[in-house]
Amino acid sequence: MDGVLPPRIPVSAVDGRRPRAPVMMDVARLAGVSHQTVSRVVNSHANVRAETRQRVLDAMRELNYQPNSAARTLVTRRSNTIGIVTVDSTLFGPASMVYGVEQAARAAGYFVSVASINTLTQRAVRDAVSRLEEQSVEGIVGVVPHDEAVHALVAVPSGVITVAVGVGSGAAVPFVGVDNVAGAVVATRHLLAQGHRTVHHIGGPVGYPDARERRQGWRRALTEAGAPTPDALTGDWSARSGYDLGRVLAADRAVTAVFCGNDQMALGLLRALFESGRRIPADVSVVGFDDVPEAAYMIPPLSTVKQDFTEMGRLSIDLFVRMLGRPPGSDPVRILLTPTLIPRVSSRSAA
Amino acid sequence: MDGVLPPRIPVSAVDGRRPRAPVMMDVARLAGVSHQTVSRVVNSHANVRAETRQRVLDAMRELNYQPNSAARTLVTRRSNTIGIVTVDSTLFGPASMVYGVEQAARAAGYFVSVASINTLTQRAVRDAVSRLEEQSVEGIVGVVPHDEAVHALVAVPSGVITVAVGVGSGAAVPFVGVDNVAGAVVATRHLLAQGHRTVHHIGGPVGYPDARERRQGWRRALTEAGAPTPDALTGDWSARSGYDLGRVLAADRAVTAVFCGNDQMALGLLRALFESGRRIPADVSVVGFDDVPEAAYMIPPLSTVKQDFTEMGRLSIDLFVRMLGRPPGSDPVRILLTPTLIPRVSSRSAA
DNA sequence: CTGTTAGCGCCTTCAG
DNA sequence: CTGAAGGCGCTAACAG
Repeated sequence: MDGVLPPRIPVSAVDGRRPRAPVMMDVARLAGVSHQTVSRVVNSHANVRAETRQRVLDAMRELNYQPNSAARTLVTRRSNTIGIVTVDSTLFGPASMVYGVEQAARAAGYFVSVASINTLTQRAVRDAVSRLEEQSVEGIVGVVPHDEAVHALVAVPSGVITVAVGVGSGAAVPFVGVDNVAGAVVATRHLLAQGHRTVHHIGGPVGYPDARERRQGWRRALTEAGAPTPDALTGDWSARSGYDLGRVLAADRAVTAVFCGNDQMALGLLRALFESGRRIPADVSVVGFDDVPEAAYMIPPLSTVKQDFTEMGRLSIDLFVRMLGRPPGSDPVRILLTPTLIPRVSSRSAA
Repeated sequence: MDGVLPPRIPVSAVDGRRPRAPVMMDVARLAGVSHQTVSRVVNSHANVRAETRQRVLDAMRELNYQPNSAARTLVTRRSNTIGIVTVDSTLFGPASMVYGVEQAARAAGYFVSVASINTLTQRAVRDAVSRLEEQSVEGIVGVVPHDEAVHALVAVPSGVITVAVGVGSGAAVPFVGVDNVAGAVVATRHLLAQGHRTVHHIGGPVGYPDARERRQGWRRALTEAGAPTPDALTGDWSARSGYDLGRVLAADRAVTAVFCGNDQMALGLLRALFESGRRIPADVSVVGFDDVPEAAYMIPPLSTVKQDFTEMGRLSIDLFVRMLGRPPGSDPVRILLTPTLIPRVSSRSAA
């Protein structure tokens, strides 16, 4: 990140294998015009006679001409590319958001460059951002659901518009997220409505806005209902942690309802409950969060709070485009989606 | 794809908000050298006195200089970028492979540009490749586990080195994949070894090399063992299809062992069996394929054949680098990993 | 060891 | 409506 580039494979290794691609001048010659006119056609400028335009288009096709984006970027100072910084991109949520970003970015005429990080440190995020900047990206979409990472994101030099997605609802950058509090409230109330005295919670790890907000919502719903608030358990989003913590809950006969911070942990919990002989939902009701594709096929089908990750990714590009049109210092726009409860068997009333 | 670029947000919208970044010349002036010397430092050339080099480095740091990759690409004709074409990138396998590719590409000094497609047609792949070429990528990694898509990939103009990953073991491009046949054989034999008369199969959809090869392996193992070969059922990789087909199998008391083409379908199958009251593994044994993180937490823990997707992604970059060093017409290199059986409860001997 | 010169392919500005 | 000139930021080739 100090400007010194890493060593690279020598040019000689690639040289010669690449037949020089046709350039604008080649097209111009073939069409009998100047390269400038070709440029106009390529960029859909007005002021080109229809017939000339056609000749140029024919020439382009014949030569299989492809504009050189490096040259274009150099002179316009517009790279036409958006960068994505992502963590945990193998998980369904992040992967879906990245997918949504990519689709929308393409539709908006942008290339997409990704930089994934594997440690959740500010430094890692800064490095990723730095690499993206080196490519002169015009915007950065952060799919980084962690406080540290978001903090690093707000520190991005102002030349690049930065938006975040799936980072809770309190970020200091423009973002699109889901209303975690509302989602957790709905889930908890739903459980309470089945007649449970209270609802336990297995939440995500410290430092994750999503985890914090869901815990908040859960606690709020309990308080509002006048139900006792048990200690929340803290997992790490994995099925393993859901299982481990689930064994603790399963051992406690007072536990009759559990709201999990995500579906993976709920999966682990379901197994822990199953193994200890507790019937679901007869003895214990469970609700997850996310609605991963597998949720409907767990044993039993998992009630959960659905969020549309792909759509969120798409919206982040809308957001980016919107920020593009705003004067530099203006307030960050926020888009907050409301998640929906998907009731399935795991929380069905025992009655 | 005809060379005419899509209309873009007017430059005026972004102009002015970007403080002109320092260029090489600025660094040179501050360090009191020519811009060429700066270039030498940036590219780690020899022939720069240590002291001069340090002055330049200091100047770079002070100005927070970042090399402009567009300019660099323009003159070197090397974009330093690798493109990824991907389908179904929200699923664990593809997402992990993409992740592996990104990590390794970065380590090798490359930027990564992604183009995901949502329909498995040759045309979609061609378009994606075309977009990537427009960015002058030096290589393309295809994460496209389908025949049509692979075919489209081999047709990529020879200027760009193309490799594939996770596309079975018969592709006509250099690839890294897993030995599906071996994996399926191991899984099937394992089931047979538990004393089952034969093994049923729920496979992936037509047109997927992975599905085809696993089915082959399954059939081969049965034949070699002299076991009867039931008709294979064909799903679509989803838990839903596993469930639907699983209900059919569950209804047949002769079914005592099932090998599934992937873990999602196995999940659906587990539920279908559970619902029909068949105990696992006492009545029916099940083995999946992939070893997704959730496999160990299903009910019961799913035996499966593990493949290391991330590693495969990484290896595809090794492969790319290796192809770079070979003369143009040379034979495509293939890397085939051997998957490992992970026996868990779902296939434990009833004895 | 360091500086100078000449483009890379394209777009912007200004002429015609 | 079309063409000519100039330069984007950088690196390769050659001087010195």
